[in-house]
Amino acid sequence: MSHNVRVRFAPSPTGPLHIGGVRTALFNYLFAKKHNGTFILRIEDTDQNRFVKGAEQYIINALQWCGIKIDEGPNINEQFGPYKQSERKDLYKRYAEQLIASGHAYYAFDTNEAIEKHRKEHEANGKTFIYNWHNRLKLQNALTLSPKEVEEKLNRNEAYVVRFKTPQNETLHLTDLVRGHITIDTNTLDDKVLFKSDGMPTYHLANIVDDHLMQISHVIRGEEWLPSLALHQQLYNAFGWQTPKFAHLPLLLKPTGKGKLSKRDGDKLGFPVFPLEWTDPSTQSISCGYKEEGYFPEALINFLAFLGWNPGTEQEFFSLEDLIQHFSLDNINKSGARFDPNKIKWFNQHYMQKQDNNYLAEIFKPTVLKHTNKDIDNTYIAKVISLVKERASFPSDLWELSHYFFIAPENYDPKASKKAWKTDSPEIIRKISAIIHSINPFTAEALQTELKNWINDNQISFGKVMMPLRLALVGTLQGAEVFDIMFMIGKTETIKRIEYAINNL
RNA sequence: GGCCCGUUCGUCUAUCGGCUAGGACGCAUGGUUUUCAUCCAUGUAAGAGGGGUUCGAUUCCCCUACGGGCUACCA
Repeated sequence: MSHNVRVRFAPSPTGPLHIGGVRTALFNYLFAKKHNGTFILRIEDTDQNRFVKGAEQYIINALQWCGIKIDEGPNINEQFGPYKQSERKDLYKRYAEQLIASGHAYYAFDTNEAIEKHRKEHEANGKTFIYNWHNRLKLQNALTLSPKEVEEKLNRNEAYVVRFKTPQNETLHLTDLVRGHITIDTNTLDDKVLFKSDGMPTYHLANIVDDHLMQISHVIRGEEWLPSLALHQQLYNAFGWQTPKFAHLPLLLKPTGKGKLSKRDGDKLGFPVFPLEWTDPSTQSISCGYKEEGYFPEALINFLAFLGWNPGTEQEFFSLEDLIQHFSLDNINKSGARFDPNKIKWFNQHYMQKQDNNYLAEIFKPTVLKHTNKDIDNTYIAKVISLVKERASFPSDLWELSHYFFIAPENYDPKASKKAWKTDSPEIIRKISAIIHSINPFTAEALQTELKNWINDNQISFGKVMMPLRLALVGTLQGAEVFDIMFMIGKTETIKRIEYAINNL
């Protein structure tokens, strides 16, 4: 198929990258790697007003955390650089002028006020104002002014924009890899601004010029760009450039309610919409991130991959490598996908189980230290984790599930006490304590064998022994295997906890 | 309002004219477990509506409805 696949992820540094953006980046990356191609990061910072400090670095950090490696980008293998549009500023004007020379674009001098006035008038008459063939001859531009007047205005440094001259009465045939054939009537299009009065190109111009210069083969982007495809296609035609292939991805929708997922939904709905935590530089307000909330990048990636794509099989779990292997644009669907926070939690639980216990121990250690004030050995922590992990979805669940491995219970859950602690419990438990005392070597296996034998010999039900024992050790009727707990905390501590329970329950 | 895109269980989705419409999340029930959880099993629940085309439509076409996007000198 296509040789030399080159795709780009081209975010604007107007704030933290949200998960919709991560999904777009992911699909670009998967497609590139699937075809041994190149994944490019290009920063589209042509809007000087919306620039946010730190956003660019955030984007890079976020991609890195997700495992998406940038082949070309700012300071990375810059063979088609620079990769920041603000640093390519001088380039775009030339191309705008080229379009003017070829008759595909024109200078326009209208003030915002003048256009606004026209818009209002149209609205008052129940019509929509479109700056195109219908109205452009009523406005201040190179189509209505004489060449001399235009030249004078330019010489006087009057503010101008360059607009694309949309043709009249044409039908455009567009092709999208996801949606197939699309036709557009050019009469419904407007003469989009290509070059702004501040000397910067708009997205449309910069995007086409850069995609061409950077030899982009496939443009994979969100569906919100579909309406611009007509313009973009015309721009390629006007320049006489080969058009890349386009694929517009279905949008990510809010979990409930209407509309697409937005940056503000996270705080409102109580789940992160950003990969990493973000502190707004102007307000200092903090938005939570998946990383900080205890999600693993594997889970996020796996979950995101299934929003708008599927492997065509019933396999659910995919590593990044698996995804690369199975990814295809053919399996992308057309309709928007509702974001389900529940499902990503399920993915996280799965990947939690796959984490290395020593790695988790490192993450968990500060929590243990905080609660115990003791520097507990990593091997012990890792062992504890191995015993309770299957119950956890997040590393932050670990303390709740394992505290009794580190601290003796001081009081007992009333409900559990009522259920497990009967009048004969102290007597039974005291006998158990004596057996425990005699066990050598002190292993989980030995404990299990000895206690089970005793229970059998004395014709007592398991529950009558194990439940109060658990209560004494844990404080509630929850947790890991009782024998494992005893082994882990050791003989002395086990007996101590039993004594304490007998005296305090 | 105009233009464009879409529409299968509550949610993510499979089906590329033959369907008893499959899987996953969630939820419910049961089993396992000394407890809780895990785990396992079972259940729950769907092709928007109307017209065509066809021997046969979830699948192809049209209309309507609904959803989404765009409609800036923002991307």
